[in-house]
Amino acid sequence: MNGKTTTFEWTVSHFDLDQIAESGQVFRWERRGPENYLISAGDRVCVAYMPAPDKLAVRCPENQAAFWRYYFGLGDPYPEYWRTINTWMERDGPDAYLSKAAAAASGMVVLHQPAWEIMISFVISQNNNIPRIRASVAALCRRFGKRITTEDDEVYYTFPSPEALTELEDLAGLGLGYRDKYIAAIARAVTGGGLDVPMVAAMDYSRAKAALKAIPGIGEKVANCILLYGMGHLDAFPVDTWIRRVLDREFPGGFPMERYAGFGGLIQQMIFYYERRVEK
DNA sequence: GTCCAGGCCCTCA
DNA sequence: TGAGGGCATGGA
Repeated sequence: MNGKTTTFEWTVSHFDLDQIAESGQVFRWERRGPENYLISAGDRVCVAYMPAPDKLAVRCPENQAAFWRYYFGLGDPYPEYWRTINTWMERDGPDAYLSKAAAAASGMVVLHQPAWEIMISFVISQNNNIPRIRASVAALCRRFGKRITTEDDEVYYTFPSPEALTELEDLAGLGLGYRDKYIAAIARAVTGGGLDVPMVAAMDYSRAKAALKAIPGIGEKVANCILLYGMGHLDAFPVDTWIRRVLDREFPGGFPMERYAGFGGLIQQMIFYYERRVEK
């Protein structure tokens, strides 16, 4: 049905699975072995690892190769982004904050994830912490997703459809807190036709953000996360508590957004990773 | 017990 | 336009 499971190997640069895994943009990558991830997106799954620093191996049904290449951003112009970043790193010097963040996060990529899954995941993320977000998303998939066993006997659960999340009382016991009513309302908006996610994803940045912020439970920050991670707007720049601290501490005169026009979201992602994961 | 977590919403000025 | 409080839940 999906074709025989095959291992694809692609040459990559500035790509690091571990950095991406710890960057807060994914909540249900599962580490299986030292350098091995079970990665699910929507109702698809693959196993990914890096046999060499410049090689990404992806094991998936053979007709999903294009999906996963897109998911991992392999067609995106990261060499161009890095030319700009390197220019500014040389100009600012090695001690500058962004130089250190970029050096530490040189394998960061902003993935192309399914918009619906990102929308629900980041509604859950509000006023929450990452371990609990992961637990809630996992519980949501386990209870309302479909159980799938791959040809390699890997078991995973698909991300629930909007139809599966419309009943508020079903959502109890998943640790969602007050966010449960937002999720049920959004699911109902989708199934009822009041919210067309692909249509929002096709809008330009400003119109899409306005449409998202009109949805109960989605404010400025979550809207920017959905735009960045799920709708391909690489210039979206979510400001959460971590980024707020960095901006206040390192850029009291304002963040030089114009330097990174078109890929500010990638810079934001590097800062988030560096700030949380690296000893400075 | 208090504080915080990838915030949002409502009220009030 | 901005400040302040409430909100579910659980770990530190």
